[in-house]
Amino acid sequence: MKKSVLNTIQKYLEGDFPLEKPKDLSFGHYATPVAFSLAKIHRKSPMIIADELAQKFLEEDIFAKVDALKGYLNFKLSDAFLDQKATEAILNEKEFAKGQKSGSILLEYVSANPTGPLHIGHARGAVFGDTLYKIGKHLGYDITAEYYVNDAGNQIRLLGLSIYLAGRDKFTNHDVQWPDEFYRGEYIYDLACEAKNSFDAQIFEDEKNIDILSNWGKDKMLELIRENLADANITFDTFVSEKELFTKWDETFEKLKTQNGVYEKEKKVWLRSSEKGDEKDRVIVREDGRPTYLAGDIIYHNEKFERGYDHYINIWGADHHGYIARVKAAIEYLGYDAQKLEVILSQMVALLKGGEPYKMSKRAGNFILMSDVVEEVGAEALRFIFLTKKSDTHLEFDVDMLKTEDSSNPIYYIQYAHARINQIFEKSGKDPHQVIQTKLEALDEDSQNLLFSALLLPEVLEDSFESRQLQKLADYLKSLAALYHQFYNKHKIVGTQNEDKLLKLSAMVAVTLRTGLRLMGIEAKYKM
RNA sequence: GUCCUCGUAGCUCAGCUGGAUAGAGCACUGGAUUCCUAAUCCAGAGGUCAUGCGUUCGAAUCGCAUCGGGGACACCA
Repeated sequence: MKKSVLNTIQKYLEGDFPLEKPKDLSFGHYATPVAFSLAKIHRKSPMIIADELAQKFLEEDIFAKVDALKGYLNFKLSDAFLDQKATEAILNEKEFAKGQKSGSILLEYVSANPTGPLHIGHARGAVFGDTLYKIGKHLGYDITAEYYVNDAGNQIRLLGLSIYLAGRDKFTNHDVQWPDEFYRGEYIYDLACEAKNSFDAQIFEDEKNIDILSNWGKDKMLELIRENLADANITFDTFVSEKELFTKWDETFEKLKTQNGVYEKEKKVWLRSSEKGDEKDRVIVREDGRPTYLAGDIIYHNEKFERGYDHYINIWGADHHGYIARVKAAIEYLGYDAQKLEVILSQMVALLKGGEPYKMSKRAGNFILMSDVVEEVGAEALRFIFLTKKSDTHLEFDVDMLKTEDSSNPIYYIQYAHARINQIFEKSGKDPHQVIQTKLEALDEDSQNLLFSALLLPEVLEDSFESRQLQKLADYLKSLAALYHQFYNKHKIVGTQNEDKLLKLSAMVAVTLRTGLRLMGIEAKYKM
């Protein structure tokens, strides 16, 4: 819709100009303050310039009215134009708000270590990534959703050790000496029980079995993680194993060497990252020959870039903030354009219950499980609340609030608007396709505003995706629902002279709500 | 200490590529149902947009400084 307006205006106006939505719809559907900037160039009053410009647009069909006010140029779309858009949307709902974007994107998110169940912080990144994925696809991008499995390194060994010790504690007579670092939490004991069933209590008798338990435990955890994600309606296209990637280490290392990206000092191998914007150089191979975590990420990103996507997005926890510079440095040494990598940080989540704060810590075993919250409030409510806030700001919410079934829970508010529309159709005994021929013309102001708002979804989706600010979609759906509730209370629909028109209008609103919710991973309700 | 980020209504937060009278939800006060679901709506009250300076026709929005909250600064992953 915005595109049509832009194209039309460009017939008369050269160059760039801002096209915005006026705060008050009674001014018009779109507006531009272009006269202010032209005033400088032409040394004329903005009011006069705006007046002159307004005259030029009178002949255009898509505008009902174009007028100049206080230097602003306000455009009002015609009923015929809006009706045509609505008819298309209702007839072909699946295509509504689809875009023609091109380009491939590799989207990596969650990538939590397979050493424990997902906690609430992971859930936020997961929901954000999954929704970005859904919206991006709808807009036409070719996106792949990928999970990087950190199945190499100390933490997997630590997982095996923790299971081993827990089993030893529970199923043998040995006294257990707990080391400084190990994974706590009941799930470790659950795993030990399972291990006892799968193998035998004998497995806890010999330290040599820790490796077996590590590998076995990692697979179990990955399985659990996939379940946690699936329960929140999240799936991935690909899982990439860090361990398997390490077979490509020599090859990657050679590449870094040819680009003069590494050097040896104090018997360690360093990445020359300080010359590419990082604070200092970083160790990638320790004195004892073991590669660091960064080494794994270098191989991974090399492999990613070899696959040749147009753009790469990583969603990381905010604690990885300092990590961005070194990965980008490595990418440049590998001979790729680090600009193609975009990192979105997902901030901490503070969870409250009845006003009391929860603390979480992955190591301490005192963290909040994603699965517990999903079970308590439902996947949809959780998804929605995460999507109402920017990903890079702290989010605080009370689970009790998500359990209420009234207007303090925004998802019910939107669902109720959708269910209402469906009920109206039932009451009328008609379905949307029976009213599709009715022309939406001579509408009153309320109807016109509602129609226009419902047709804004395409540009909202694009804006949300491109700015990576998905809360814009959530906010939009909330305000569209509010607009419909207002409308409903003010205007009777069934049995009136305008019944068919208002039904068609309602159908349009429903299409928008349904599409928007679906892209957020939420199923619209037809009855509540 | 260095870097990042945030500071907007009592609370949780939108708005920030400069633009028309700064918004929403919750909470609070009052009202609406013989009529499509009151899970809704209407009205009211609530603000030195942290502070100061600067940039300009115009600043919540951009820049600098200060104060305050949070985070990152591993040969851990």
